[in-house]
Amino acid sequence: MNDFTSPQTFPVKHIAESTVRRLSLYLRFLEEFEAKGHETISSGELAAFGGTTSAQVRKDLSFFGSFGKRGLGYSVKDLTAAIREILGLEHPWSVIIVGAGKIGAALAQYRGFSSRGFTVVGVYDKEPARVGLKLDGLVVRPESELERDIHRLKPQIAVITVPAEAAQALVDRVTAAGIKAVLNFAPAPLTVPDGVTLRAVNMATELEILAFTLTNGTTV
Amino acid sequence: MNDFTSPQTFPVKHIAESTVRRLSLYLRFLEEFEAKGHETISSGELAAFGGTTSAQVRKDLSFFGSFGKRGLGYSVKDLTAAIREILGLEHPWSVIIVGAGKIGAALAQYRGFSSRGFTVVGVYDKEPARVGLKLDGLVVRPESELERDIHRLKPQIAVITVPAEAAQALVDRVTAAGIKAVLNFAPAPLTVPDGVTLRAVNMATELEILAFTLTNGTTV
DNA sequence: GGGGGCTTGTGAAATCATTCACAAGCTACA
DNA sequence: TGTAGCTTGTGAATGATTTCACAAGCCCCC
Ligand SMILES: NC(=O)c1ccc[n+]([C@@H]2O[C@H](COP(=O)([O-])OP(=O)(O)OC[C@H]3O[C@@H](n4cnc5c(N)ncnc54)[C@H](O)[C@@H]3O)[C@@H](O)[C@H]2O)c1
Ligand SMILES: NC(=O)c1ccc[n+]([C@@H]2O[C@H](COP(=O)([O-])OP(=O)(O)OC[C@H]3O[C@@H](n4cnc5c(N)ncnc54)[C@H](O)[C@@H]3O)[C@@H](O)[C@H]2O)c1
Repeated sequence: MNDFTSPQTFPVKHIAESTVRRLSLYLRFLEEFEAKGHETISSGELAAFGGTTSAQVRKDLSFFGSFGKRGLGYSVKDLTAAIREILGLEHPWSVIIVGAGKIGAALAQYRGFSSRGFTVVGVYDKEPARVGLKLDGLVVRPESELERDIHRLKPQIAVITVPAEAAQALVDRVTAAGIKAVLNFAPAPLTVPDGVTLRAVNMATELEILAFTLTNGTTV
Repeated sequence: MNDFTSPQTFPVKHIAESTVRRLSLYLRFLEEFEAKGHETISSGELAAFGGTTSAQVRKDLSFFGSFGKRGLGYSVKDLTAAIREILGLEHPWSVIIVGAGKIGAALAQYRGFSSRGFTVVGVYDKEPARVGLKLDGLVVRPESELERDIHRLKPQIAVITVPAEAAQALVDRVTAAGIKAVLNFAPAPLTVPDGVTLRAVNMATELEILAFTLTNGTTV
């Protein structure tokens, strides 16, 4: 049993993406629980929200230490703090959004990001008609300023919301300028340099998985 | 080796979601390949695009039959058709979007859906200010018409883009009216009746996985 | 202070997914 | 017709993730 009393990095071997995704979910439920004034929560209750099992919850947490009290459960407050720290949310992250079109604009104004510690520090577009547009306090900037702004503001994360054809060129530019993580919404397979993390959100694929399930009866 | 010469349903035991997700990706690459005029493609080429391995590609396909020619590879045209059929994309699907806010409006106008056989047949909102708005040919309708429209137009899929607090009530309504699959964008855990498929897209989670990776160095 | 009732943390077992490795089959060409 | 050079399809092996099952620990109450 580990003794995690001081702020620190967690011992990481290799954590499955599925585990990290569930931790993010648990965090959301814990915040709801905290808002409702509950003091403690058991792995079973947490599991019920997330559609998983209590063993899964305990195993997920066990990779990072030991956060509960036997017989009692977890302190909502402490577990919230622990998961925030595990996920790296104790300090805010700066995000730029490349492409101020329909989806880029929606994301730039999305309060679900800022409320979780992701601050959008810049939105970029190449169309003169879009540059200067106000999005919830942010002003769309010309794409030509990308490099300069990245050097100045040092954002860690870039969200790519340009048409598929333009995506790779822009990823090359932002990673060359120092971006370390990319969230891609364009339906194009992208490559990034070593040391940069890339994730893709593909909404057409989500619909296609639904279509598969509807067609084949079985749960995928 | 199976003989898939006639349109039919595929023999399904239980297919992993990861397999279905990759099939959707392969389909995208195949379409690009077809556009470029290539006639055949090998599992290795397909794998290179998708960041996977040739064995994975062949295994994925093997769950559904045998679509290639040894020594040669796959006919781009035939494999495209086969995967479209596996995914259930041979006939179009009708989709409604519930919540004509920022993200709902973006999705309603997204051409990446219609180009893949998903037709948005209705967009709904409860705000009088939004009802009547034109989104790319579609007119936003009052949420009170939901049930009537579902009975009339028989859409199979509902996309939920309302605030988290409103999501469960609307899912209950659309599933009661006959919707069989739900794609949820609201950050709320939803429940659906038996026989209805539910998927969730959670963008904050995607950013949090990036934050975890940035914080913990290792690849998740 | 001891026992009952819960709940955690965690190895071991079971299940699920990916990778390996190779026989079988196709084309081309002599 | 036979052989060389590829690539598929697929059981078997490996690796990863989830589930099981239970000892250890905590709280409460008698
Ligand atoms: N709209 C959606 O709901 C949706 C959903 C999923 C994925 N996507 C994907 O997201 C991307 C954007 O979609 P959208 O609907 O917002 O399209 P859009 O046309 O509204 O926006 C794209 C924006 O990118 C800008 N752009 C183009 N080249 C650029 C460059 N070199 N530098 C900076 N900006 C540039 C354009 O000027 C435009 O404003 C597309 O790849 C699309 O496939 C969109
Ligand atoms: N904007 C984003 O980029 C983004 C990203 C991810 C997830 N989300 C989620 O998607 C949902 C919508 O986000 P948004 O940014 O578009 O918000 P929004 O406020 O712009 O849109 C929500 C819309 O839903 C409508 N609505 C509310 N109650 C309704 C009801 N009962 N029936 C019909 N319509 C109703 C509202 O009138 C509004 O137009 C939220 O749950 C949000 O967390 C948004």
